[in-house]
Amino acid sequence: MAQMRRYAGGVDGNRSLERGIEILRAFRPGIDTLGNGEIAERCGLPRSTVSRLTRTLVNSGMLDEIRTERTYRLAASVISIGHAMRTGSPVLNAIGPMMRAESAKRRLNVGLATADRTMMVYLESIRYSPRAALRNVVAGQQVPMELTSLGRAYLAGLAESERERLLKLFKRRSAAATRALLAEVRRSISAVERGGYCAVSWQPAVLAVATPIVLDGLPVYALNMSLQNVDRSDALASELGAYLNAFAAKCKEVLAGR
Amino acid sequence: MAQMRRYAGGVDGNRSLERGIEILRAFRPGIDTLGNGEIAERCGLPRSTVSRLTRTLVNSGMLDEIRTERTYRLAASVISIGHAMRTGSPVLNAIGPMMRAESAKRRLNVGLATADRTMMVYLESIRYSPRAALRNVVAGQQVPMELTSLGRAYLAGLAESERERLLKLFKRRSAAATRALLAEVRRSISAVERGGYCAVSWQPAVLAVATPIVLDGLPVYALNMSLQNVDRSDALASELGAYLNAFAAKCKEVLAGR
DNA sequence: CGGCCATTTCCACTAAGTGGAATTAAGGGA
DNA sequence: TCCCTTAATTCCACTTAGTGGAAATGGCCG
Repeated sequence: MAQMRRYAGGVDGNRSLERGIEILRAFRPGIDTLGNGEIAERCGLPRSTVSRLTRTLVNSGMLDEIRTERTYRLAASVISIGHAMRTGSPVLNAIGPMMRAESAKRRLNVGLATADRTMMVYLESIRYSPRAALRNVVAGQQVPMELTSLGRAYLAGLAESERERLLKLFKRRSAAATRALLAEVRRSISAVERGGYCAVSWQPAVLAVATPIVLDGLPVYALNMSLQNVDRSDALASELGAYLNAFAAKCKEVLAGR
Repeated sequence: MAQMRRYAGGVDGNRSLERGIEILRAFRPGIDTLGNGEIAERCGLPRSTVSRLTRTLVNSGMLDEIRTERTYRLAASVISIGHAMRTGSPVLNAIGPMMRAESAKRRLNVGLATADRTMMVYLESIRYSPRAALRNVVAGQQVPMELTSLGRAYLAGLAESERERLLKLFKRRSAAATRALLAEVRRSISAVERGGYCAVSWQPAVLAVATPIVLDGLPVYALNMSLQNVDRSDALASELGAYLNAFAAKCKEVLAGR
């Protein structure tokens, strides 16, 4: 009869699986543990349904149950899947070592990211520090797409239709300053189209430049370079941009022979 | 009628979600891309079912579809969930910095892991290298439980019943050398019970010692230290063991005040 | 350009999953 | 210690969402 198509507005696909994934997604930095009640509320699901789905996720090893608190936490399995993802990423494999070398050579931060819905996710972020012990590599961290050079470069690398879809989402998200923000985003996008990169100071005293990497059959990526403890200056931005353009060209060359 | 309990042998839980997770798990290091056919085979599922579930996973952002190859790859979302896991781990948060300091101080590798089914998963693995540039931190990597100091220390920290359940699984897994291997595992476990740690040279020229960390309400963890390019010697093992015991004691102290 | 494999769509069937209501279990005073 | 409040879990009738074999579609290679 209803051959599994469109449950409550969705089209095709498996509702339970979708819900289960949504539950996993409800855990994020700052939200370390969740109980069934809170999950039900955040995901907009009936409590009995959540109870069953979390049980399944525990049995599948994706969640750890904290019996004493009647609460759940992401289990170690999720990082082993994450590791598999990084291991299997042809882009990261190809240019990861180059990024590390470039970070050391230029003494700046180098990052590679792609999108997870409306956020950018670092596949690798090499934080340069003169104290080698503080050198820091993070993967999986998220930053907002519309506010960062990474995100705007990503948008610039996207096909028109997909880009407009995302821009609409931002409009809905940040009630304030929408007009000005969107204009800024579009300015960054055309900067990429003209000069290959865009520069943004999302965080105070940090200057970042980014450029998209578009490869056939793969998601769009964005590559960035950044410097801490500097004042924004156009001269510095264009110096960084030149470095980035040169490095990105090298990367694309390597990636082309894949 | 059948109120969702026991589908094909399982008890309670959501079949579609379980299957979806199993599909994600089918991707691991060395298996970068999978098509629906191969997934169906590996997971023992009908092809049409797989087709629908992979579609759902793509829509949920867990898989990327490579249209040109009619194949799938883990998407960036999985590392953002993995990052959330690490961020939310109270154990890693508490002792991660201590591990880094200890690695630098003692000039050896320090790792923290827990179990994912029959494998151990590193939450953090700090590879000491005299060349600071080569210092390497990996998370999510898996090593077999029964063959490593990490895994055996984990087993030693487990409750009797759970431990025996796992030992039976190993028996089924490795047809050869089962007898001798299991005896060795049991010897490692009693070593932990007597001296606090066990020593294993899983890989040639690498000596590793490990100890369990058992905390109320949390999974069992294992902490290890290792040295590359050394010959196995009992003297060296007991020196390492002493370092490890001292460090683990410090960690437990910190963890107790949680 | 036509045959061949693999993947997706179709569709009748029904068991798997749903969610409101009842029940049970867990803290929190007194 | 026992009762009371609050939240999680189990129950259960309902029915839709999911299933999987079969048909159709679509890439690909000779």
